[in-house]
Amino acid sequence: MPAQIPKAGEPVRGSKSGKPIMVLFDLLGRRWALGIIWNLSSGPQTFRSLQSNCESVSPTVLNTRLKELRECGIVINGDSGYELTTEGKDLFVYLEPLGTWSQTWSHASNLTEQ
Amino acid sequence: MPAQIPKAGEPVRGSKSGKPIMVLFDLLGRRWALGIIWNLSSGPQTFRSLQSNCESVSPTVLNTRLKELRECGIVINGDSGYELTTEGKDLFVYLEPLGTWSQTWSHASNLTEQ
DNA sequence: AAAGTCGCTACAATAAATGTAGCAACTCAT
DNA sequence: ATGAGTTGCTACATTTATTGTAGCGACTTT
Repeated sequence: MPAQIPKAGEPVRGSKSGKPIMVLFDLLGRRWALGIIWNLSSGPQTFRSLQSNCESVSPTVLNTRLKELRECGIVINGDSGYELTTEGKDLFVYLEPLGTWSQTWSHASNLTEQ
Repeated sequence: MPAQIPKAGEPVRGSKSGKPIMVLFDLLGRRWALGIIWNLSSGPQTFRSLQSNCESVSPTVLNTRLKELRECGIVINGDSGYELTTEGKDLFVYLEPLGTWSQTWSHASNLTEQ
């Protein structure tokens, strides 16, 4: 019996196939998930500061995403606010190179203003 | 004047900040976008085979995602079906390591069946 | 005690994803 | 050339997600 794609806020247990990469993509493919991890990479942040750093994210969605990321062991709610766990920092190492890649990409495809 | 977050199917021009990484995250943070790129990494595929490889994606969403990815220069609709562009393959190089990472992660956090 | 902050919830409105049906164009064997 | 099968994709109703705004209770600062 394959696992189901969970609804927002519910624990992420797996995509239908249950393949880890698809579970991960299911988690990261939700609005603001990648942006939250990116923002937390520079250090712990409060709920409010995350909210303002993530452009227009609503408190409802921010809370939902943080809950999911906590349940997946990527984020933790510590004394100094929300922060990446060891695993979260580890994940960020793989995400970081996308920062420079995105710049050359946006240059090539003219998708951004800057 | 900052760019707006585009609606599904509309050209991805930028997040509100216009930062390339946020534009990229806006694109990749849509359902099935990452999965589609992952699936296409092994070679060109037809619409129908992509559909069955991407678990439960509906033709509506698949078409929308492919359109967005084409407009962003990551996917192209060639003779042998949909395939990654040079840029798309380049992006995949950064995504690929997440495959092995996701396995150790799922082991550690008990999120998947396998 | 008044005035801020903070994390977060409620809730209505809008947007996105799903699931199903099916159509027009094409292939291919008869 | 006709009918059966496949393909890419659209239509559309239903379900789910996200947004945007307001505001509450706990806390801190003055």
